[in-house]
Amino acid sequence: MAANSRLTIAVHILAWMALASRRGREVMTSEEIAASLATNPVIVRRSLGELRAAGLVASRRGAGAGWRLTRGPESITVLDVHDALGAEPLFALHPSAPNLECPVGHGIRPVLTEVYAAVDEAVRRELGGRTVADVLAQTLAAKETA
Amino acid sequence: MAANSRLTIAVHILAWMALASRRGREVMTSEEIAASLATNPVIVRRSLGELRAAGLVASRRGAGAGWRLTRGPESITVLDVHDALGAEPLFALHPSAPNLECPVGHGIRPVLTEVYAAVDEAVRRELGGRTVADVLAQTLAAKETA
DNA sequence: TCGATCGTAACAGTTCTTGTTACAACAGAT
DNA sequence: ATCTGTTGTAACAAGAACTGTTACGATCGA
Repeated sequence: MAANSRLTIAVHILAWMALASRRGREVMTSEEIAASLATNPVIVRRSLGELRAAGLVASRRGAGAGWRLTRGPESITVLDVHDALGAEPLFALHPSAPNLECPVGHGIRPVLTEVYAAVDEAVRRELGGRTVADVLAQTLAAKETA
Repeated sequence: MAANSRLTIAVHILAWMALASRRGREVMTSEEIAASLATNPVIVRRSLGELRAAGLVASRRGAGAGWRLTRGPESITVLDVHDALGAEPLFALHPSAPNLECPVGHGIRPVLTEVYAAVDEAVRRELGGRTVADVLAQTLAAKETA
C-alpha cells in the first residue's frame, strides 16, 4: 500500500497554521497550506475536513475565506490529531473466523485482542505526550542548527 | 485495504504448532495447520515461509514432510514473530518532499521521524513482553472458563 | 516409480492512499 | 446584483497491499 502518511500531513498542516497564526496570519487558504506541503490543495482540504469534524480547526466560505485553528497548538496533542483522522487498528484479527473446534482457534481471539489493545494503549501514550506546539518548536530549533 | 492480520495468522500458527508439539506431534503439514485457521494452505505456507526465513520454524519436503518449531514457544516473543514478518512502519513521512523553503517543511521531517521512532519503540516493548507460550497458555485458560 | 507435500508463481477481488480534474455552493466586495 | 475567490465534495486513475485461489514443478520417503 501507499504507506500511511495522513498523520504526517495533518501534523504538518497544524504546525504550519500555528506558525502563521503566531506571525499574525490567523486565516489561511488551503492553497497557501498546500504550498508548504508541496501537494494538491484538495489533499489539504480533505485532511482539514477531518480536523474540522474533530473540532481542531474551523473554516469559512466565500470571499476572504479560509481555515483557522480553534485552539492553541500547545493544547493539541499528536494523539488528538491521530484520533481526528479515525485511524484503523494496527493489527487485525482473522479476516474470517478460525476453526472453533480447535482449542487454539476457539480461544485465541480474545487473547490477541488484549495484546493488540495493550499495543494500542502504548501508541496512544507516546502520541499523547507531544503537542503540535512541541513539534513546531523542535522543527524551528532544528532549522537553526541545520 | 484488507486490514493487516498477518501477525494474527502467524501467532495462531505458532501457538497451534506448540500445542501439537506438546501433544507429541512435532511435525505438521500446512494443510493440518490451515484446518485450525479455516483458511487456505497456501496462506499458511506463505506465513511459514517468512517464519522459516527468521529461523523460527524449519520445513522438510518430500513424503512425510512438514513443518516443526526450531525453538520452544517460551523463547519466541510476539515481537520475534512481528519482526519475522518484516512489517512496514506504522506512520510514513510525506510521500513527496515538502517545500523546503518553508520553515516547517524544512525542519519537520527529522522531528516526526523521532516521534515515530518513539512510537515504534513502545510497540516493540509491548510485543517483546509476551511469548507464544504466553499466548497459548492464556488461550487454553480462556477455553476452560468459556 | 509413486504419492504426498513443499515452494512458488500467477491471477482475481477488495480496500486504501495519493493525486487530479471538475464543479456547485457560498459569501464578501464592488 | 454581479463578480470573484474559496470551500466542499464527487468522480476518477494509478499504485500498493492483503486475502484467497488455482496450478504446477521440485523434492524425497516408501
